[in-house]
Amino acid sequence: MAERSKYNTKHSDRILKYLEGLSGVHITASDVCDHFRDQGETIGQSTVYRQLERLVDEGVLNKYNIDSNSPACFEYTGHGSHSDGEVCFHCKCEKCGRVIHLHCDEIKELKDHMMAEHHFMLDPVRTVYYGICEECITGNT
Amino acid sequence: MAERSKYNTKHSDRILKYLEGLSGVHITASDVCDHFRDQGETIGQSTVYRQLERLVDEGVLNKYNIDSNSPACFEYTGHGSHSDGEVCFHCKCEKCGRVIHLHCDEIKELKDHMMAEHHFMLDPVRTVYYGICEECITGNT
DNA sequence: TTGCGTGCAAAGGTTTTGCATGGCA
DNA sequence: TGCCATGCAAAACCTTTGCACGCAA
Repeated sequence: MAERSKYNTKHSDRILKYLEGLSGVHITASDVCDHFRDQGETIGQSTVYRQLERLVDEGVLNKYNIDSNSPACFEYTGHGSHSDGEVCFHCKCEKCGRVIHLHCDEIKELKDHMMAEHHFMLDPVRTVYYGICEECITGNT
Repeated sequence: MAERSKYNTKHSDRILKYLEGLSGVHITASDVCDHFRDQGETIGQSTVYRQLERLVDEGVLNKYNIDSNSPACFEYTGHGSHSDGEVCFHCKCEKCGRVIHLHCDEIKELKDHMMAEHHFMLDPVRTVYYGICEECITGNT
């Protein structure tokens, strides 16, 4: 997790502010572009991609990939996201494609187990959990 | 999980045979193309993609996405892969990019918990677990 | 004979990159 | 002033799609 970057520009501030206000919501790079374009304040897509990447490196943003064919998702977490407290994670339904946000402490046990037995420091927030959602199990849409 | 498809062609057999011999190894669509091209038996990439998709639907193949920018990975599992027995799953190191194969029964408990508490039928095989691998934690490369 | 499988080429979409310009420190 | 950030356009990349032809049943 890198330090804060060298330069603070107008755009980097704008993007960060925008994302802070979207805590718990996941958006894509093009969502960010669209948002600023709608505001009449166009930001180049390369800039958006570069800023998002930077924020991910800084640990402010969580990045995860739902599908290889859908764009990467970003979510603001702030710097305190890697505590052992309650975390929000993402379940992707393989059937309907829905992405579900869950709060669950149970995951901590898996994390501890992975660390103790497999020496792997699981990052539950970054991980996307695949499976079948309730609606698709019961047959309701 | 769909039934065996209607037609068995030479290519579909070849691809399946090839994948059977790679149990436990993960490969990409272009790996498959390359393999057959090296054998002097070129198979169109569309065919490879379509066959792989079919095998995933049939439950013979497991598909998972490491990164949004790297190609999708496939792994032969056979039809018996969805039992509650020991499963093989994948951990991706966020630092060095390594993908680690793990065998772990502990994951079953998370699966049970997700089902009981969150009504989500977790598919541990499809899921890619993000984190930091042992070598990167200790600083060895 | 019917209709699925195949191959080629082209399109689609996301993300990265090269390069000249602009802005922060 | 020096270096980083930006924007545009183009490239790279993986994957899907359209269409005509071939092949399995």
